[in-house]
Parts: sequence; structure tokens; C-alpha cells
Amino acid sequence: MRIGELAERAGTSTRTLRYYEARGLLPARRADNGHRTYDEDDLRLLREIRTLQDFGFELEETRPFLACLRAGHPAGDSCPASLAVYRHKLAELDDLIGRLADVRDQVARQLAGAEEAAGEAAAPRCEMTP
Amino acid sequence: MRIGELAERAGTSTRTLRYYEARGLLPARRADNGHRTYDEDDLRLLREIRTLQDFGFELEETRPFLACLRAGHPAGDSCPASLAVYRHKLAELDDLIGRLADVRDQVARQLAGAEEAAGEAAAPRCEMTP
DNA sequence: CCTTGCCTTGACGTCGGCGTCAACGCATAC
DNA sequence: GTATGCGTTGACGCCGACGTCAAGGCAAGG
Repeated sequence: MRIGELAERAGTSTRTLRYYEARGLLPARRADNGHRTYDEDDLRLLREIRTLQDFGFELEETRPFLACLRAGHPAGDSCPASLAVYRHKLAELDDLIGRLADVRDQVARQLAGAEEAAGEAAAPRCEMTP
Repeated sequence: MRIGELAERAGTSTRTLRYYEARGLLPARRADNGHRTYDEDDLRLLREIRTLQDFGFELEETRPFLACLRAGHPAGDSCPASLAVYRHKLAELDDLIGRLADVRDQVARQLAGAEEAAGEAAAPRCEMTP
């Protein structure tokens, strides 16, 4: 399988595959004419990368999962190093979500306060009106 | 007040102030020798920018708040355009937090599944042991 | 006179994950 | 012969908010 076919089957681009190879994530064998050659295992590895990417993992963080698959394990997360990445990402997500929730509440309060101030300006001294 | 003093009083850098001027956010008057000159109002505007930046607002999104202050309003969020930015950011945050929460749960499930698989491999057929 | 310290403009570097273009080769189909 | 369609490498562009360095000016103090 050449680069174009692999890209299409994985729903990505040839540029992406060359980039992964340059980063050492997904090295390719070469045909006599210099063309990159891939097999079904490469497709599995590529899909592992893409899945993790969709979850927000950085490329570097996918390495343990790839190593795990290459070592013959049934899944990319069958190895301790992969689990460590999971835990790290989980902590990262919890922290981020927490901070975003704080910001969200502060913005909501600012908005509520500003809306109230605008309402008072539009209809002042109306606290007792129904 | 010159650029260095303003930067220090706002807890930022001179580079940042020049950047804001280049973007048209915080223009400066000039002294005879070409040095930028700022006053207390500029400090207020700058603090408004920094506060919003800390909340994750983009620089472009701070413009309505600055215009509001320049128009003489008591707060940057005393104007409808600012409230619109608040609401937009709020929706953005809710969306982002929701998607991150989804990812978080999926990662957590993956982790749980992988840990269970690893546990079974280490101590197989132990469902009945206490 | 010379150093120190503030200021000026201009321009390149950073980070991640590619997109996009250039210029080229090789092979098959017409 | 040539048009089409695959592949190759190299290199610059993008996004946002600056950091950092270069080269220079100008004023006060020793």
C-alpha cells in the first residue's frame, strides 16, 4: 500500500503521514522507486494515533501506545506506559475543566451583574413595581 | 508616564504594550523625543485588557470593553456590545467544557477497561476470591 | 568623556500540526 | 509523444500573543 491509499483509508492526508514519519512516529519502508510502502499493521498504528489525537492527545503522548502495539499487545493501552499517559491526561483534563468552570462562573456573574446594572439604568427606581 | 512604568504598574512587559499599540488596542501619545506617553486612563484600559485576557478572551474581543470605557462608562461591561461578547464567550465555554467532559469520561472508561484487563492478566480467574 | 539606563524600530523565534506550493520523477493510458 | 496521476523532497505559511535579539538614540551622573 502506498501513501495515498493509506491516507485515504485512515481519513487523513499524505502530508500528515510524511509529518509522522519525520517525527519518527510512523516510519515507512521504501519500494525500489523510493515510494513509501505501508501494510495493514501501519494502518492500525495510524488509526491508534488518530483516535488519540481526536481525544486531544499530543503526538508525543501517542508513542507509548504505538510501542505497545508494535510489541504485539492486542491494544495500544495494554501497557503500563500507556496507562500512565491516560492518568496524566485525565489529571490534565480535570484541572483544565475545573479552571474553565471557574472562569465560566466568573463570566456568568459579570454578565448577570452588568445586565442588572443595564436594567436598572433603563427602568430606575422600580424595585416596588410589580 | 512612559512605557516602562506603565508596564510595571500593570504587571506586563513593554513588548506587550508595543504589541497592543500595533494592534490598535492601546494607542499612545508621543513626547517630543518620540517616547510613548501614557496616563492613568491608559492604565485602566490596560488593566481591563489584562483582566479579560486572564479570562481567556482574545485581544479582539476586548475592543468593545475598551470602547465602552473610552465612551465614559463606569465599567468596560456597561455597554451592549460588551454583554454580547460575554454571552458569546459563555456559550463558547459551555461548549468547550461539555466536549472536554465527554473526552474526560471516555478516557476514564478506557483507563478503567485497560486497568481491569491488566489486573485480570496479573491475577486471572479470581472473581470469587475475597 | 564614558557608562548606565531608559527609550526607539525592525525583524526573527516560539509552539503544534499540519496546509500549500514549487519543481521534479516515473509510469501508465491514449 | 503527451497528458494524467501517482509519488518524491524542500521550504514557507498559519494561528495568537507575545519573547528576544540587534542596532541605535538620547539624557543624566560620575
